[in-house]
Amino acid sequence: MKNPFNEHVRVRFAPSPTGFLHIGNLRTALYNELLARHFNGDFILRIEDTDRTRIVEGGVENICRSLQATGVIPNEGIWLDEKGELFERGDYGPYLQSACRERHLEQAEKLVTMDKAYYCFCSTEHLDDLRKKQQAKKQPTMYDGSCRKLDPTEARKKVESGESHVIRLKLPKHGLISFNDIIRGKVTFDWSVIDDQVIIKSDGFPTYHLAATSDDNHMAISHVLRGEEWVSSTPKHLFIYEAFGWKIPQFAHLPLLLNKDKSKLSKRQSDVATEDYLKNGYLPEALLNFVALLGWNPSAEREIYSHDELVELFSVEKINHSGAVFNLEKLDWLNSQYIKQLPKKKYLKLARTYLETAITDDAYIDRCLLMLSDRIVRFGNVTDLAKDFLDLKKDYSGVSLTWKKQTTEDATEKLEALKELLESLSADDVAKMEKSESAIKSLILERGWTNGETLWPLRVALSGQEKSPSPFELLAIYGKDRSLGLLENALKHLRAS
RNA sequence: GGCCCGUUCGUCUAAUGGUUAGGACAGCGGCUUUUCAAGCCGUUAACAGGGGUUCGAUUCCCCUACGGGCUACCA
Repeated sequence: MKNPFNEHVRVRFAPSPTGFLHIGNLRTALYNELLARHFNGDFILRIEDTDRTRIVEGGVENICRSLQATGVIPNEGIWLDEKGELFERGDYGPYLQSACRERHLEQAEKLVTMDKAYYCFCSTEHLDDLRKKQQAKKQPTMYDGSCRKLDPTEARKKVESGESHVIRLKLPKHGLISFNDIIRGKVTFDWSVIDDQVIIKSDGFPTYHLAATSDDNHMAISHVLRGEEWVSSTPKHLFIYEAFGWKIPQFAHLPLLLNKDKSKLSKRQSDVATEDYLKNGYLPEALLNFVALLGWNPSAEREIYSHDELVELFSVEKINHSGAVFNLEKLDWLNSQYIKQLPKKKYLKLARTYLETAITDDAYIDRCLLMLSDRIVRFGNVTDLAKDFLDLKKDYSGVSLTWKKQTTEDATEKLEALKELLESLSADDVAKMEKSESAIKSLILERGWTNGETLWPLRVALSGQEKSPSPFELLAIYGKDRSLGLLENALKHLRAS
């Protein structure tokens, strides 16, 4: 995308601290960051905490942590330092919305004096009642405007006497309002269907509509990239920009992330917290890559892009118009691709942080983890995968130590010979796959056996499973002594049956 | 109910006023093989429907259907 406005790009990600970073919001944050970095602009983190009832303790820190973990890092706004303390950086603060309340209040009052807003004294009961009646009659649910007609002097007197009130926007009653969305093109609304929005609540805090608009202006935001759910309130925001004569930013409304049933991605149906994906062992790079390609695609001939490549290729105009189902299967595949690309050292380090085991033999654990590296989809299941190769108590119940129609006696004969062979090998040779493989294969050749009737019992003896990595890999990770122990166990089991 | 937005394989998507409509995941089949996984190769599968415009529409326009969002003193 060229920068058609030839201006400094300033974008913001402005979540509410309601507990965690929603995965859809991670994508919104990412797209903002990609746009900013693509044009060497600024990416700002602002926290919208004007709904005092929904604030969750630690919510801001959590958002910062998730952004940091995924590498979507603002260069202005709210930060979290190493000690876990929040601080602000930038010339356009405060970046915590509640700290701007005075400005919001002043601006709301100014709108009232400009006759662009008015005091409203209607009770929530009255409004609920009104809405119910309208719904019953299948009429559009809108404020009846009773306070809109109030004499301004009277209204002010009531306010001064301490009567509970809100401030509502005094929107036009007819005519059209249009704006140009970078993604969708021209979007038009009829003013008559847009309600007089509350901009200051009775608790004295502004609503999103005033606060976000005011802050975007204050912070000189050039492009507003936000979720599609905001399309229908954009006219209200435009009204405020125009009332004050502020410069209007470019808008781009992002398609939503969807559940399997195509409704808006929700906690009910899907995992939505970024931190949970990370906890489950998805790599931040893979998660970011995946989420970036949900609703936007630079070429479609490639699936794997680094963060820097995304920055390079990003363009808002190429963002899709329709929502995207959050498809876990593809995420799993992508993550496994990223895991396979990991350098050995890093892979082991990560796998170890997820692995729960009582075993203390590090070299053994490492060999086991390396063996599993192309079986791991996400690190969250590493313990499950490794369990059977770290815990050597195998009872062989429910698995067959015999290959196809092989008899127990035959399998016993093979295992006994293999045991003898292993005993004759040095521990070093057992630890080397090529050595044990060639020794075993020549034994098979020598005796005129088949691979199946020899290798199957061996492999099941070593793994305790009918499906597992190859016996040579298993010998190598266990080493001579453990392997011999397992063969002995298997033989006992065969003799007893 | 009203308003707004959307609609290419099951899913994520590409491309185009003239293509055998491309790729990826999943599925299926094969190779490899002692089994599984991985890998490699192959394969099934889509332009929502109807009208226009046009020599020609998946592509442009309209209608319908379907889906979604909004319709709060939540964001």
